Amino acid sequence: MTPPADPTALADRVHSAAIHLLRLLRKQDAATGITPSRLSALSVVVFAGPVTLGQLAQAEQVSAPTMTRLVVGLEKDGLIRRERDVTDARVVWIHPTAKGDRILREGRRRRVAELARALEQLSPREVAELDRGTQIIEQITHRPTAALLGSTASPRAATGASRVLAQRRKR
Amino acid sequence: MTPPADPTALADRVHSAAIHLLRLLRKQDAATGITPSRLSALSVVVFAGPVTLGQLAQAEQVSAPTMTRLVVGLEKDGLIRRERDVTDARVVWIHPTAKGDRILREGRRRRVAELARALEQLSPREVAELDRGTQIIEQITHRPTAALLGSTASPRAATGASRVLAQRRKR
DNA sequence: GATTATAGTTAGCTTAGCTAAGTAGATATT
DNA sequence: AATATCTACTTAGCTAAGCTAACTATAATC
Repeated sequence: MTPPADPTALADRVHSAAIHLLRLLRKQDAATGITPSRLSALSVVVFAGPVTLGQLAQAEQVSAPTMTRLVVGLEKDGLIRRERDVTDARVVWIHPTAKGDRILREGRRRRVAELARALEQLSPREVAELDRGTQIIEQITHRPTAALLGSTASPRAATGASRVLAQRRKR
Repeated sequence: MTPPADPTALADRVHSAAIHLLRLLRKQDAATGITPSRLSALSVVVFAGPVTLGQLAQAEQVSAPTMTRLVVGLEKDGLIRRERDVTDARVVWIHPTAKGDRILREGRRRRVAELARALEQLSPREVAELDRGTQIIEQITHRPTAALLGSTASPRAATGASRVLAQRRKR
């Protein structure tokens, strides 16, 4: 009973499902009291930090000036701190503070708990199937193929969050 | 080899996979020349329209004044048109124009094609597994349970896009 | 017919996005 | 080692997108 391999139809459904899922979970974020853009940047800092401001801008797919302002806001709220690089004084490293770490994780927990509550309705078999489907998406997003990066790898379109952070800064 | 049913761990991975997937696909949207907020609103109008302005605001989880402005912009670009309801002159119905429909679908196609290219690398078995996982997410987002809506159904947090549109306007 | 409720808009504010231009530090070239 | 170039970030100034409060017009209720 294998369905015919129609990548486009399936891609469409995967895409749509992802959109609807995140739209649903996003409502939890209001409870953090942090704006969506800042929250998203903070999430990278907490889970992948410390990162430089430039790396963070790339990961979030925004310009450097935009990231400067988000970081200024996060710093003012005591959620991150900035630190000059010792060997290269142009570089600014962004670290989460204890408060930033706590608030981000609480928010993340609320989102995930919302989804987890729905997953509790699933049978063990469905859980296993969803797990498998998730693995496949993880493969695609964490190891981007040439196709995903675009065969004509244009400079400005070639960076996804995980990929940018994967190429750590050379010292 | 069924993994233990740990809804939170799985929810975390599903959540993260959805974020990374959409972050990847979102880069295609620049080619539409439409801003992200307008594009997202237009997508609802094209796939679920015609809708009233209020329904659209709820579906997009923004305030009515914000939606008024998005709609003004979309109208100025000839992507949607506004039409007063015949029986209730307070109500404005939002329709896609031919141009809006075309541009939205082209953009959607670019996103989906990007993902489809990655899916082509999968084995038929993996395709079937991903299909199954997607079905499970579709279940969750399209038929929200009491858990997902929040047992303390607060007025302002109780609406997801598909849900809002599901309750069609009474005439 | 007066009041209340609803749908949308207008006004005025903050935040988030951009490009262009500036500053300071690192690197390369004589 | 002086100069030029490149790099990382910030500042300035603009538009778009978000909000609440207040307004307009229409419907519904009493």
